[in-house]
Amino acid sequence: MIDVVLADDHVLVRDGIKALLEDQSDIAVIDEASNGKEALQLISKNKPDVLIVDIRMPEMNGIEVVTEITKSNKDVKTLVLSMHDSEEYVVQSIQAGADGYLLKGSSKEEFLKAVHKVASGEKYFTGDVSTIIMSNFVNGNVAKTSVPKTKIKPLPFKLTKREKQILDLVLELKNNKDIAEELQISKRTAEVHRFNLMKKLEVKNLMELTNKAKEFQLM
Amino acid sequence: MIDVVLADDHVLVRDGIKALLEDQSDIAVIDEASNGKEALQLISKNKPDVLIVDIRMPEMNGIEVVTEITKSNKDVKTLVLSMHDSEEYVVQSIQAGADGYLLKGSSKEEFLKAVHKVASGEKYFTGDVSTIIMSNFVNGNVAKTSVPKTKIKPLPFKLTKREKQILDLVLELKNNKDIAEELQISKRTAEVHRFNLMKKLEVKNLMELTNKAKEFQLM
DNA sequence: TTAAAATTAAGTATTTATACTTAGTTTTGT
DNA sequence: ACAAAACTAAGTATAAATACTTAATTTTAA
Repeated sequence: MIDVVLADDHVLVRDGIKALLEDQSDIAVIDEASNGKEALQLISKNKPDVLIVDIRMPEMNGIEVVTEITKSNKDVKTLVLSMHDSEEYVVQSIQAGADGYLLKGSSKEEFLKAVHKVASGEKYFTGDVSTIIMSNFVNGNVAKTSVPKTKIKPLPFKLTKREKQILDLVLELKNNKDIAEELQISKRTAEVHRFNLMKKLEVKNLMELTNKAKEFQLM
Repeated sequence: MIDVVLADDHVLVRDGIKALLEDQSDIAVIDEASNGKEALQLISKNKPDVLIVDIRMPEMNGIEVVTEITKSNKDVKTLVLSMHDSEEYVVQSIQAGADGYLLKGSSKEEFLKAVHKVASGEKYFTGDVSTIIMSNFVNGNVAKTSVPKTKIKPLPFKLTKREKQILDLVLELKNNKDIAEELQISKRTAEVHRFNLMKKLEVKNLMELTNKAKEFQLM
């Protein structure tokens, strides 16, 4: 099942896309945002597989959303929709780290194909985008500025539920006392979980922990 | 003392500028980069007051370097040198957030004046640049495309150079021992700086520190 | 249903951080 | 040249993290 979050400021557009997607048995639209900031909040909250995002949005536009996702290495694929049938944002989207780019004029088939492709880790760019990319590439723009998304390797360790919870809090730079309070357990227990965590991830301090967590996209 | 880092891919140019600058008792060239990426690394490492940067450079050009510095709000003034006697990059430099812009044909006097101006927080743009800026402004180009430097609210605290260095390392989650080693000072000194930092920023743990640092764009 | 896995938490020793203060030395700005 | 600011680093006491081990419960999966 591919969990999708939609971000578009037009309810009608969202409803249309939702209808289209939910005809597919393997895709579920689990939440919707009407602006960029909300989109970021929702992906943190819902951990969807794919974010479908319009470029023109209040608060924060789609390119900025994708940039933020790429920068903070969030574990979600991004499919950018350009609602005004032009390719002016293709390069920007690629540079921002988008996994896919579609124009408004795309067919239903192309749209579904794009969702499946990005969900499975592949890229999908509409129409004759390769031409645009190549022309930019030879000019050196893409090669210089694109931020390629790192591939997720299978984890060489498995964390328990509690450990994941504690990892989250540790990565928020909380100390064991606060973690213990928050989870209503003894400080000693929090310590143990933290210790086991560090051991499983083979790190010996916070810096290494955060690096490892980023490497395996646990944050 | 004004600490300067030079970034230019021509050793000869660097040597010339260095000679010129080091005649001044209040200016020290503390490091040199031969491309844009290196320049960024060096300013992180050395925390100079001023970066003098050529536009044409391999890896990353001068405009991109300045853009990156502006975006990440690094505490360094930027003086852009255009080595081909034209003013075509003035607007781009301003948009990128440069503090100064000089042409190759500038006199020694003008050059030194520019360095001092930007070091003291003022702007310096060569020749009749105001004309260029104005003509662009009325055409709407600057207004439309400029990346305005986000207004930094005046900090309710002031950090010394050393404290900024230590802040950077603390934000990298390094411990005092490692910081001390990296900066070649005693662990106790690192502790003091860290302590003073936390007090100035009115925070009591790492989590609050990072939040505050984000709030005031120190990271 | 029962063994394995997970969660809980205490004990102990060592290292590191926190919260200061004091104070000598160096750098700076005027 | 001289005071102010910055940098350095020591001392002291307390709190927290690290690095384990042991072991009692509770949950979960075959």
